[in-house]
Amino acid sequence: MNTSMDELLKMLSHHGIQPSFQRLKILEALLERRDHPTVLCIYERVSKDVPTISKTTVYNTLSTFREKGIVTALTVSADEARYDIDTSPHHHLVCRECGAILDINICCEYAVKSEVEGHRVEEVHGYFKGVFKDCVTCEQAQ
Amino acid sequence: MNTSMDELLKMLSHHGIQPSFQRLKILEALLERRDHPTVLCIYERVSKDVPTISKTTVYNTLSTFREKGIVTALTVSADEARYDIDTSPHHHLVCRECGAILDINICCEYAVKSEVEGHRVEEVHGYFKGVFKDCVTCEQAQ
DNA sequence: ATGACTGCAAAATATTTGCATATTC
DNA sequence: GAATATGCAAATATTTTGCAGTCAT
Repeated sequence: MNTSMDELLKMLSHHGIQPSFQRLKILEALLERRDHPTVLCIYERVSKDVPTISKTTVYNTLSTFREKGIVTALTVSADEARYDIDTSPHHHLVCRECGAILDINICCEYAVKSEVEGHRVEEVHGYFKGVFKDCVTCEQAQ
Repeated sequence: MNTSMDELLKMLSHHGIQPSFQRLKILEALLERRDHPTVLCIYERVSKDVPTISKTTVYNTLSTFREKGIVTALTVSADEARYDIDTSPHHHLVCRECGAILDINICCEYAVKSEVEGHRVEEVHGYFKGVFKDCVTCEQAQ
């Protein structure tokens, strides 16, 4: 999928993100690689076009992108973050053998532990993030 | 909850885990602290009874425990692993303010993004682990 | 005696931070 | 010109690894 610079600029401004050449290229890489790339993966992809880019900038940019809601960070692996340009609600299937991550559009019913869309499912992980109704820290902050 | 050494021994052997004083104490700590403790948390708890214990042993033991299925590792945070002695299928709610982790016994329906058992839910994360039906790496291994 | 467990120190890895420079509005 | 973004180097923190000593069967 080829997205024009114009469209990329619009996407950034639509999310209230100040543009820069690096940010455009990182966004472009995310749109091209929709297989939930790692920071290193994005860094290497963008390096081809912007040889001077630093990992720090990739980290900073992805952090900004996440805050502004243009990407989602996956927590499927303990050792490296993965990013998804598709922010619509969906889940993922991580292959134990090859490590690839597939989008899965089913609910995480507990009983599922067997087969999903033909794939063998061995583990079901799920968590929510929010604020406890009786969170003391939260009450202190108010 | 006080679990006798005898019961702890039985739990280990039931899961095919060779016993040791350190392993018994780590298992005991996991049974006492059911709030999904971190490695450091377990290390500090066990250190009170076994001052000579090393973090390496805690890491090794938790890794063994996980392989043998006596604990589950949570991936709710990118920077540190958390362990759960409750291996029954359930999900978790992480509080954005205080960082505590609560057990949640509901399904991860996508629409849920609002309120669960009175708590405010802002994010829904879920992933499965298994083997792709057409995984090349997997076929090679066979 | 053999094999497995322990624990210290060092290494590996991902991510963050400080700060000087460069870029954008 | 002020604010923000970039990128290098150093720092941080978690986890892993190598290896020698210890424990258990």
